Amino acid sequence: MNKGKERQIPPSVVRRLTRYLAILQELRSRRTPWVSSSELADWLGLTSSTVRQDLTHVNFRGISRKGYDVEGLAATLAKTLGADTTWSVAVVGAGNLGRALALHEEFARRGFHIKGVFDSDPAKIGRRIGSFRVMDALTLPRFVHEKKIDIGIIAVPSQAAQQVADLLIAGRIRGLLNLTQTHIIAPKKVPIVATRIVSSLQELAHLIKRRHSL
Amino acid sequence: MNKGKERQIPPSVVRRLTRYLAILQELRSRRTPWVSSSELADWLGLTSSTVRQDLTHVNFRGISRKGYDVEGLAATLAKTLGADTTWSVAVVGAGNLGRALALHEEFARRGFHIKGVFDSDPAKIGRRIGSFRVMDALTLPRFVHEKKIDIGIIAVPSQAAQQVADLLIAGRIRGLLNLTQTHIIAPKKVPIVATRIVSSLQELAHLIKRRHSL
DNA sequence: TAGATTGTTAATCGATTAACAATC
DNA sequence: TAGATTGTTAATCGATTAACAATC
Repeated sequence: MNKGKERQIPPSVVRRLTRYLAILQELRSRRTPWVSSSELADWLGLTSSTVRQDLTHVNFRGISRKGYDVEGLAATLAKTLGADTTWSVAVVGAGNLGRALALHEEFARRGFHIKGVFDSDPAKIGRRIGSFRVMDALTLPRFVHEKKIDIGIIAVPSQAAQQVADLLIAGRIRGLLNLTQTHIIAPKKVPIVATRIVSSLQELAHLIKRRHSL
Repeated sequence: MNKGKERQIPPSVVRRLTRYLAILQELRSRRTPWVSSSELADWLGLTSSTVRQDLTHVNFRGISRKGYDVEGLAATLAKTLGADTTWSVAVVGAGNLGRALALHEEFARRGFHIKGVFDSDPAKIGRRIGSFRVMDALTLPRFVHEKKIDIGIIAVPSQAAQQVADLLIAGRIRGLLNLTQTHIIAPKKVPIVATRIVSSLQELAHLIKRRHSL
């Protein structure tokens, strides 16, 4: 039943697989039939060795002298990443960021379907955001459970992050995307991925400073 | 003039330094005077070895039996990361995401001051977003140059990303934060940091799938 | 003083790159 | 066929962890 030995892909590799997939989807829409490891590498600022090494984690073989079949590799990567199925998502936080996420059509195009938007601020509960009506965060556990929500996106102020995570976890959420600065604690069963915009800006500020002091 | 040998901090370390700083600022506001490497490690899911190793890159010593002075370490980290100065920022893209960023007060609190919001869609140019009036993206080179903008945040649709980056670069931008899925090419002089929300969701989807197929 | 925690060196682990035979 | 590109093994590089003497 299990396809092979391609289990347990390291996080750094998974991250790059998402990048390959984005490019392959682009190439597919341009009807480019083949792509080589060195082309992929050049576009992403990697070495072709890294690309080929990465692709050993995935059940798809290239062809000498031609490279990889764009269509087939895209399909295989999508499957590996779970991008071939649809995921139900709850957005928590109806501030500017939550609003933007709820209205962002790209998520649905990529298979991440937002099913509800939540907040704990009474002033925000009941408001409309696109086709959504903001719901009380306290109803999250039931909502997540009943609607079989897979993923919770946390876009609340930092102080509320853990609280909101606990509500999602109580509803048996399967994974969390943490957009706050705070570190969230969850049972090992519940994977968390974090993207911190402020941290990224600080990282960038550091790089700029460094350039200048060379 | 140069403080010591603490040049060229690896990216993985820089990323963690931003996390330490966030915690230290929190502790400072709670008037906690000291913190140990193992406390920091526990909060972030690291080992105390990693924390101490990371802090060797920074010009600050702890004290045996007490740990690190919160106030002093926070100041040193802020300086290393450039979080002690203010940065001028241009947001490009006046869609939902750009709007959210422009209205997000936290950036200013962290020293990243948004000076203008841009778009190339005529329907968006001239609109108000908070206290901003959306400007034509074609005016970016002059604006960046004249207002001495340090950082450009790219929040446009993927197809427009490189174009917009080129305009920022033409104005001699010092660094870019890329919020699109696309890989942006820039001269080595211009550091780029990317945060891809869709990639993060895909990474999460993969982790969820993996848990379930154990 | 006794003991907790640092800074640092050495050991381990993992990820990236190089190299090249296999192959289309 | 000749030559470009793969898959894979080995070498290198870098990052994390372990260990422990120094020290407050």
